[in-house]
Amino acid sequence: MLHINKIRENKENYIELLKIKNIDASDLIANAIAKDDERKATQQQADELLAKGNQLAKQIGELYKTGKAVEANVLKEESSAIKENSKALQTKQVELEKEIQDILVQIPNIPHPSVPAGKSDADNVTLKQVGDIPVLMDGAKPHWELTTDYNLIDFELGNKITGAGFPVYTNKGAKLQRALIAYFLDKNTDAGYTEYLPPHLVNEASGFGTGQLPDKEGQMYHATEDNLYLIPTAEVPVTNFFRDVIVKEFPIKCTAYTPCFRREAGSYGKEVRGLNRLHQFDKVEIVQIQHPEKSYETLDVMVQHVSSILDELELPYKILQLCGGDLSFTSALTFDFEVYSAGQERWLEVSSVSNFEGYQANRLKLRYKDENGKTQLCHTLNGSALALPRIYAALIENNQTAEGIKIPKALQPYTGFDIIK
RNA sequence: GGAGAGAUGGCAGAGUGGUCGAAUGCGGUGGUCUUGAAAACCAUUGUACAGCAAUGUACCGGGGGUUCGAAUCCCUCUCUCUCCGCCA
Repeated sequence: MLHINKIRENKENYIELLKIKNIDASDLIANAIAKDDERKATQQQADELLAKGNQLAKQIGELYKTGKAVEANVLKEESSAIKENSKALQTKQVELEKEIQDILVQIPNIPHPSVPAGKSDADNVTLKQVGDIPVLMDGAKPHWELTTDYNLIDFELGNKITGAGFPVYTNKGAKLQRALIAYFLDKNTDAGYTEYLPPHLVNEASGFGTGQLPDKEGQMYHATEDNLYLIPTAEVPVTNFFRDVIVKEFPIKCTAYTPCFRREAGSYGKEVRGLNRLHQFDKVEIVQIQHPEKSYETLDVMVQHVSSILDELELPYKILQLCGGDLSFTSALTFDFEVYSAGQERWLEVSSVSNFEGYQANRLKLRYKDENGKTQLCHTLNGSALALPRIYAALIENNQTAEGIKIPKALQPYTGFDIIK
């Protein structure tokens, strides 16, 4: 959510920049400012009345104490009238505040000026491509066949006990998954991130804090009996650690492994086959809270960090800068990572690294004190480092050989084996 | 699941109708002292909104009510803790 004062200060600029996201926000913004003007006026009137009321109450107290009950009763009547008026004004103020909020949540984050225009993912800009596209042997297979052939994942068993999109990992397939989690966490903690293992269910307030609620309610599994939500990403619990916090020192760096639960209604076919899209999947997330002046520098460092992991895993990958049309509602600037999955001959998104600037922080009330002692919004950033299933798919597809599936060197200390036969 | 207790500033903890945005202690910040540090002492130390400012208003878990006046009384919701039960 954007801050109304920031909108006031940068009105024209914001409207221009939002065009990059293909959004004409001029009506929303004008409306928000008009309502806010009204809110200010209402508050001034209300404050004045309340001040008068407070004063009267004090006088009445004094009069009673000195035994002047008659005079007190006169003032009482005046006080009652004031009370009624001020109450009406306060109600109006609360209503206005809600209306303003309702408008503000409809305005997406302002994209960074460097964000290229564009309508869809087709307009994203490839910044660089690293690694060679592997040339596989004849008869190379997609991962959903390999996982069956080598007895790594039992999709059928998952269907039986839960449903589609809930795979069961077995044998070396399970070990490989565990190895990837441990490896990613180690890479992140080595880079200075503090490891957390958060709850996998969160309350309603946390859903609001990171913006899943109220809009994207359908994306999350909801345990209605206890009104808790299964997390769609570790970003939700981890970012909410810092809800209502005034930060003393920058940066704050967190990493967490969690399963992620997504209802993901409506998508079919080859795109979502096998591991490509799941209702439950594992992900290791990195989150940073940073001073506004340093957040873009940090974004670059985070991109570097994710790159280094993919380098070590010897996976060919592309870094894309998302165009305005593909940028998420809350993001100001996002880089996507896609790895090449040779068995499917497709690029698969495995990480998304974003700077949300103060957009999340405003909703979270995540702030710091500047050199003048004024509270300011922190900037928040996050990224996947990394999402498991598609990495897993690319790893086994790209490394399939006549002898078996080879494990990259970096991962071998974690798997304890160098080939799956 | 049953019974009980509680929720106050960064933390601990007082406050049961006006003198309370709130005692006191700890912590934080600034200063005095010191070669430096510690100790001691002095000062300062919540957030938001409105206002150029002076200042005003709101906030003592959330919401509602009683009252001229509520941290304090009433209703309601949420959460936490303790004991019992169940259980990895």
